[in-house]
Amino acid sequence: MLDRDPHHDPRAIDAEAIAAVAKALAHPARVKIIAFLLSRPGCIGGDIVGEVGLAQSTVSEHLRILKASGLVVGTIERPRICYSLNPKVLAPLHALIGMVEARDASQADAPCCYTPQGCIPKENNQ
Amino acid sequence: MLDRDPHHDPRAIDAEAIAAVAKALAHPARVKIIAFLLSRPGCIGGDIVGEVGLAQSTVSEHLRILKASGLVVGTIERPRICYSLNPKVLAPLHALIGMVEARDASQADAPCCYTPQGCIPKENNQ
DNA sequence: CTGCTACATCGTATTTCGACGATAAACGGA
DNA sequence: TCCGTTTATCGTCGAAATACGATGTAGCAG
Repeated sequence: MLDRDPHHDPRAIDAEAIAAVAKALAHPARVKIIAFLLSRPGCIGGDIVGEVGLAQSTVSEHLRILKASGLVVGTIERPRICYSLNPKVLAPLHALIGMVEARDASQADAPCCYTPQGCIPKENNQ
Repeated sequence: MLDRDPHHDPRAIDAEAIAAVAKALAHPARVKIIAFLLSRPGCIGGDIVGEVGLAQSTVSEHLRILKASGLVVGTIERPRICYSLNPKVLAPLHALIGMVEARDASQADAPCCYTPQGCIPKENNQ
């Protein structure tokens, strides 16, 4: 589901799944971890702690959240644990973003607002 | 910045900006609001309250968060306020997702994990 | 002026998050 | 076996998010 052409069915949106992935990305430290995983050719162990500048237990907690969301997977390489990315869970969020950006274009020629009373032309901005 | 070809520079990642947008999307009610805005040809007023099934004050608070993030803008159409989407702020998040998904392909031929001790072949999964 | 409608804000209770130090667990090596 | 390394978990604290009812505000209709 949502595999191909995910840009045209707003009813297929799984709000819970999207919110869950977004929540995993909703903290700068976790985004930094993702960015750090992107910056390396393979996986990383505890270098992450030095990178984000937080205590080891705090980083471990962020990694737990990322693993719980499925965005990051940990492969055991004793005594280290090797973290890597799993882009699959990003699909629902990516689909929503694609729909919003796609609609922006088709929205350009919509001259008015829909209301129960009909179509009202645009005026002020807040 | 990040205008074109945002798939190849992990150092350009603005963790704060990405986390801020993700935080706006990190609640099912807010995702539902975005989805509802997608499902209408123009803008909407208070129909949102009936859609998400929460109290009016709670929905108003979620709309405040969405407006604060820039994802949603409100146009005054007295007595209503007409909400619509602003896809621009999604760009940094979209870029990060693109980088993760793009890296997945190039990652397929990485046979090992990077560590300070060198390259260790993959073994177990957790 | 008096309501009515649509939305925002306030006050508040409950829950969740984020950070840390301390400690536990798992393993490899001396 | 004891030790060092690496990661996970626990306990706790303050801060922030969430939800609600009550109230405030701004225009319109009568």
